[in-house]
Amino acid sequence: MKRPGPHACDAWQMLVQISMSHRASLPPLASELALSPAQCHVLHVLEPGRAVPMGELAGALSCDASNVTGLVDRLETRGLIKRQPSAEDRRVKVLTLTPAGARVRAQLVARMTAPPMTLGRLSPEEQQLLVTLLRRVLE
Amino acid sequence: MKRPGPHACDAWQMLVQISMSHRASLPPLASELALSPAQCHVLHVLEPGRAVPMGELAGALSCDASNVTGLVDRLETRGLIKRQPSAEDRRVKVLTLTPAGARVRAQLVARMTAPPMTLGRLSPEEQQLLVTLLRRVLE
DNA sequence: TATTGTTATACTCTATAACTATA
DNA sequence: TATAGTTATAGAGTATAACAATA
Repeated sequence: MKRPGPHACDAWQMLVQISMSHRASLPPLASELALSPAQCHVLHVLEPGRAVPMGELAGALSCDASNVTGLVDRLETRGLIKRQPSAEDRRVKVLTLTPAGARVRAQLVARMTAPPMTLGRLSPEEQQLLVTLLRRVLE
Repeated sequence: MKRPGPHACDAWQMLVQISMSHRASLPPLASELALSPAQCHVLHVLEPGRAVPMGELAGALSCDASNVTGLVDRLETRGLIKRQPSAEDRRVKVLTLTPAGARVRAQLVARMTAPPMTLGRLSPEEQQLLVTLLRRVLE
C-alpha cells in the first residue's frame, strides 16, 4: 500500500472533527432509547444475524474483557442480547441480538445515520462523489 | 437550506461508520497519554488561546454541568487546564489550557489525526477533493 | 500451560437533586 | 427570580488482578 499522501492529513483531520462532534451527539441520542453510549456501541457492533464472541466484542470496543461482562450483563437483563456457549470451544460465549434487540438497534442506526442538514450543501452529484470516495477509504 | 438530498444517507452512514471506529480507537490512544476518552474530548474542545466557559464545555460534550465539574477538577489537578472567574459575570468560570495542557493537546491531536493507511487508496487529487467536500459539510 | 470469560476492587464518568453565589 | 457552577449521591463504564472452566 502507498503512503497516505499529501492531503491525507487534511482529510483525516476533518474526519476526526466529524467523529468528535458525532461523539458529542451520541449521549442525547442514546438517552432517547434509554441506552448509554457504550451500549449503543455494543448494539452497533452486533449486526443482526451475526454471532459475536465476547472477546471479539472487546476487541471491537478496544476495552478489557472484564468490562464486556458488565455491558453484556445489563443488555442481557434488558432482553436486547443473549449469550450462549459456543459449540466448538466451550470457553467462548457468543452474543446475538434478540428480536427486541434487533428492533432497538434498527432505531438506533436509523437515528444515528439521519444525515445532518449540512450535507444538503452538496449537490446530489457531489454527495454521490463523497460516497464513492469514502467507500474506497473504508474498503 | 435545502433538504439533505438523495445520497446524503449513504454518505452520512459511512461517516457514522468512520465515527464509530474512531470511537473505538480513542481508548488506546488516550491511554498512551494517561488520559481518559472523556478527558481527550475536553482537551480537543479547548483550543489553545481560547477561553471556554464551563457551561459551553458542557454543551460541546452534551453532558450535565455537574459532570464537567469533575472532569475539570481532575484535569486541573494534573495541571493541564486552569479555571478562572469571568470578569464580566462572576458566576461564570472560564477554562484555558496551561502550557503543559497545550503540549498534551498537541500530542493528542497529532496522534488522533495521523491518517490511516487506507487514505492512501485515494490519489492526491481525490484526497484534495475529499477535503473540499468535507470542508463544505463542516461549514 | 494457555486462553475465555467472570469476580472483586477501585477509580472515572455520568445524571439528578439540592445547594451557593451571582445576576 | 433565574442562572453558573458545586456538592452529594447513586449507578454505569473501565482497568487490574485473581480466579474458574476449558483447551
